[in-house]
Amino acid sequence: MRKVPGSTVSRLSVYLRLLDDSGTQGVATVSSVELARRAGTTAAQVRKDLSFFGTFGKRGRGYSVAELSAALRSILGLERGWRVALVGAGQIGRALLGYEDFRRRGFVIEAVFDADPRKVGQRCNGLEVQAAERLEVVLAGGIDIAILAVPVAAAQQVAERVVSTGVRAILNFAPVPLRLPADVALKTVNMALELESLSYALASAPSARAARREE
Amino acid sequence: MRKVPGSTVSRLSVYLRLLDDSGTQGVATVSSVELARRAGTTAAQVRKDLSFFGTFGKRGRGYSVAELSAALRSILGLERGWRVALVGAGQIGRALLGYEDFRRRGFVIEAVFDADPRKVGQRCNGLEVQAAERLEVVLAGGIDIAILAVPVAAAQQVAERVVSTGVRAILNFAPVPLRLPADVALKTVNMALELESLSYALASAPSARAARREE
DNA sequence: AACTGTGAAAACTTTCACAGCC
DNA sequence: GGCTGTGAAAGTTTTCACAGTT
Repeated sequence: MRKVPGSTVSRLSVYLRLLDDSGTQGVATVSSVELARRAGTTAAQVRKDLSFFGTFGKRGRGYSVAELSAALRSILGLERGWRVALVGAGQIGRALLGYEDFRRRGFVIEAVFDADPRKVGQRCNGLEVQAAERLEVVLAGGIDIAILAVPVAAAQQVAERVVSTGVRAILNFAPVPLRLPADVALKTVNMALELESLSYALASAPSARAARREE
Repeated sequence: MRKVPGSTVSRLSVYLRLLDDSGTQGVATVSSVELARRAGTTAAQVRKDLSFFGTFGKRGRGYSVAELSAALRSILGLERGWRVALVGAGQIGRALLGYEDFRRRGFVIEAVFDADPRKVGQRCNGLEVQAAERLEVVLAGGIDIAILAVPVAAAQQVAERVVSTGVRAILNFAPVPLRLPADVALKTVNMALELESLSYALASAPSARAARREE
């Protein structure tokens, strides 16, 4: 298989969510034009994205919602449940624990850790917060994905401890670039960075409102 | 000025954060090699990114930390504070309210809205949750950026109401593509999508652990 | 007629490599 | 000698446009 762009993989997730919506509405087929319109991309992009993985449509008819949905689930590895651990039970960590979207997609958070002794033993969404010292032993027990919601100062070190247990996928919420071996899949969600991109957009292409305020 | 890639703008945010770290440590200058090492990119990339906006370094010496930091702040529009409103006071919304990283960078959340009457009137981080009906009047009072932390089903409609008030920048946490006029800056943070990218990585390049479990 | 799948072209982004300055 | 700034080259992603299928 050709190398698949990361942007293609992200769009497959979007397509899948859209299909699940319309799937519940009983629509049988969907065209690349319709999918593109809803996903905010182009029909050619939809077809090219899918073409990396095979042929899923019927010429002249479009895609079966049920079949394409199943195919995307398989491609994305969502047919099985992944075992997830959350490191850091601060405000963001606790919000993630209650995030229904994760569970709905088969990502089950099985363990929570925090370095603060006052948090250890507390219950969050049915899980008891465990001491950070127990990270290694619990993760080695078969966790697939670790979510890091720890302070910047701790992130690199915690990530290395996580990787040492054999975990090969990390979702990082600390706003710092992590340096990890190439065989570890890493995604960083940097919310302050996204706000700064918006700031750049406002500052460099001032809207009528911004211009008014500058006066 | 040439068109600047979005990825360049994102990296500028990363550089700025790194400079602020080393700035506090009293380092006077930094080279593109050093900055790249810490940002997880290449020296050529750092220099090219900066070259879109001018020349900031001294040949043979590198970049003054203080000067480059100030320049990046100016480029990103971070010299002024932006007025931010949060729509949605659910778990994610409340976590964002307490997120110190936003305030530290000059993004001050001034108003919070929720559609649930039971939440209206509650205090979160010193702000009283306002009824969703007040969205238009408050946002028109000079809010620059809206953060959307509302359910998927409401996101598009809320976004349109926000845009109608003149706001031209939205940070969206609802996992759905929003369709908005081209002059509105939009960033979507889709956490479930990031997890699914990790799932894809695990499923398509199985680690020793995953392979073991498959047996 | 409607719509997919896909090579080829275009657009965009990153990397290279080196002239030029401190 | 060390390091920046930048055109040119390489690599990647998107768009085009059309042959082919139902």
